[in-house]
Amino acid sequence: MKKKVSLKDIAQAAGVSTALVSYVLNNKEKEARVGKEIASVIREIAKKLDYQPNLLAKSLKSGKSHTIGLIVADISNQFFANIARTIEDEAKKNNYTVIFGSSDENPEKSWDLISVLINRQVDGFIIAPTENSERQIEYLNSQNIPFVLIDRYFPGIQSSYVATDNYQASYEAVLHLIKTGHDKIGMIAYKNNLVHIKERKRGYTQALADNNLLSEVSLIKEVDFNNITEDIEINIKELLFNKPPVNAIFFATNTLALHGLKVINKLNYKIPDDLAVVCFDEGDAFDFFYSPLTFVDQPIVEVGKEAVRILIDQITNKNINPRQVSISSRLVIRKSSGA
Amino acid sequence: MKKKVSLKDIAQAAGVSTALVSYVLNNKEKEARVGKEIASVIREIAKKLDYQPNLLAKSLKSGKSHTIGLIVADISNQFFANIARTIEDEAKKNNYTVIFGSSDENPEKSWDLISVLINRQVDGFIIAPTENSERQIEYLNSQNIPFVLIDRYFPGIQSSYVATDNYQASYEAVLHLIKTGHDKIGMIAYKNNLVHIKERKRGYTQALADNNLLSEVSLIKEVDFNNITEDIEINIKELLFNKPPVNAIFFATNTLALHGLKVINKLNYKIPDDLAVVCFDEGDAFDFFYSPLTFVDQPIVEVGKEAVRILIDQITNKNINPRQVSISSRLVIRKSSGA
DNA sequence: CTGAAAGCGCTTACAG
DNA sequence: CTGAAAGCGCTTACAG
Repeated sequence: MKKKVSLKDIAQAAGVSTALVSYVLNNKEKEARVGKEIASVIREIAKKLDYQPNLLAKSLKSGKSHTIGLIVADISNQFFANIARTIEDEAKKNNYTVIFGSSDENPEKSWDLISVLINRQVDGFIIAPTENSERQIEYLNSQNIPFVLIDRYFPGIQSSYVATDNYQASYEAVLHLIKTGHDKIGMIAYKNNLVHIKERKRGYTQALADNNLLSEVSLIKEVDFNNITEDIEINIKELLFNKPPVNAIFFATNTLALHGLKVINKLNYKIPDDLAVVCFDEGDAFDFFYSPLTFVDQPIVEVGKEAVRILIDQITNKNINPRQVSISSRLVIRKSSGA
Repeated sequence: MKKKVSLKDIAQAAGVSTALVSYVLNNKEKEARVGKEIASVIREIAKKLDYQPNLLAKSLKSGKSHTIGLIVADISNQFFANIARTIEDEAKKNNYTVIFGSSDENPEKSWDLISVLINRQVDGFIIAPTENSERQIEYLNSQNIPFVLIDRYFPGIQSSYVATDNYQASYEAVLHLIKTGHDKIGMIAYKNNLVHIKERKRGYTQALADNNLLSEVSLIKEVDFNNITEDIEINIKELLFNKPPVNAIFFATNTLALHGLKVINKLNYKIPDDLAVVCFDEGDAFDFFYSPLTFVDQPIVEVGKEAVRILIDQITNKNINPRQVSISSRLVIRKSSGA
């Protein structure tokens, strides 16, 4: 790589000190009361030499890297890819750059990523925390490293977060299924304790309870994140083949719905006649399904934007208190719920 | 943020110089012949103080940031999100971190991103170049900044790239349509001059020519990237309503297919009976379409991995000559082509 | 075997 | 109005 031109090169060419050059190029001539003529000479030389400041050096001096670390479960997942994009855009508006990493819902990977990014001096984090990563979050707190959680958070830990109201969204979705005439409603969720999943289960359960539809056996099936394909087949079969079988299934995430629909197709159940379906989050796939899915539309763009705003506020110390934001989702009703 | 512990802090606590600490923590005691006892003391103190090296300072000194800049059209696009993921994984294996940005196929944005990332001292770039960004690529060349292009490249410009054989893939796809009995085949592509699109058009044209199916009017329709929804509707209608109408459409990308299928649905054409369809790249959506799409399966994982490997070779100077890699795609035949 | 010193590219308080 | 100097956190050639 070619040797880059530095302040020193400009200073030499102009016959002044690097200090002068620094003042001029950062538009601080006034406080330093630099002469107009020399300032314009410096600027010209900088331009001619195609000077590019070394942001690493700047960061080292200032202690601010203007970089945000983004940790999601999987950047190739549509949901997180969309969030990443809004975070990128919002960060850029504020002159921040984003470094990302995928944790695969694995706390060790997540910890690895946090370490690496701390060493790279990110100014703060936006994290969709994995299960069992409480200590990592507490570590960030203890180090006073700014961060905001998205999608999930830990109720027991003081922190900023931006999430959607999963309880409300889930309640509404299930209520919709009830209103469209379904009385045996199963739910496919993940086998984990993350708050967003728990809240979705709670919304489901409460909606059933409020309508006297709770059965003696739980109809919530839990799938292992690391074994989705097999687990989901087993669980859906149980829901469909038990007596009495369910006539509707509520999927807790779009990935689950995607896998679940394949099983349902394989079993030749027709949606919504044999079985009604509702799920969380949109997906291109759901638009093209023969029976377009009714889904909970989470406000991804707002989540991303709000997370960046809060984080930058915290980084710049405008607001040191943790802030919690909960945004409502909207139920988009289509054919799959038999409306 | 808490004050971080530095080499100096450890040096003070151990009563030695920072130089010693640096040698020990970087496992270079041998060349510096550091005493075993003092080395272990230093290590212990570092551990107790939870020392985290400042990679910014390291980079400034070494001139290597161990960071890769990734520029794609849109990180929220499934195709690029998948590539980003494989690049992330491969980079991490080599102890590199990736900073990303979306150009939105806009050369100004792309130039912006390149500047910012250069200022942040990335060691190299992986870029899916936009139309009219030739000068940017030449600039990187002139500065000897390592980079490798993916998905597209500029035939006139010397550079490393990893792409798929778009001509072959396209030829095969269209040949398949011909073999399944279609004789009026339209193509929906983008209105641009990027090589991957041109090659796809060339493959299409050649396949028709080899089978004496070229019509006097071009059946290649070009859609403006910034106005997909409207443009595609107009163009598909032209293909379908002209005399004689087409009986098959080949979509040059998955985004085009996604939009196109919506139009076809709206017009109530049944696939594959009224119209056969083949497209580039997979998509969850295509699996769930009532008539699953026949598509060109590009080897995204290999493209990502290979790009990282070549880039790192170039960064570490193992291989200075540009390398061009072309990988074959595979046609996945399903129902939409009427096989 | 160990340390003082220079330097990576910047900024900024200080002195003139 | 301008410059010398210190320092951000690190590495490494050099001197002892």
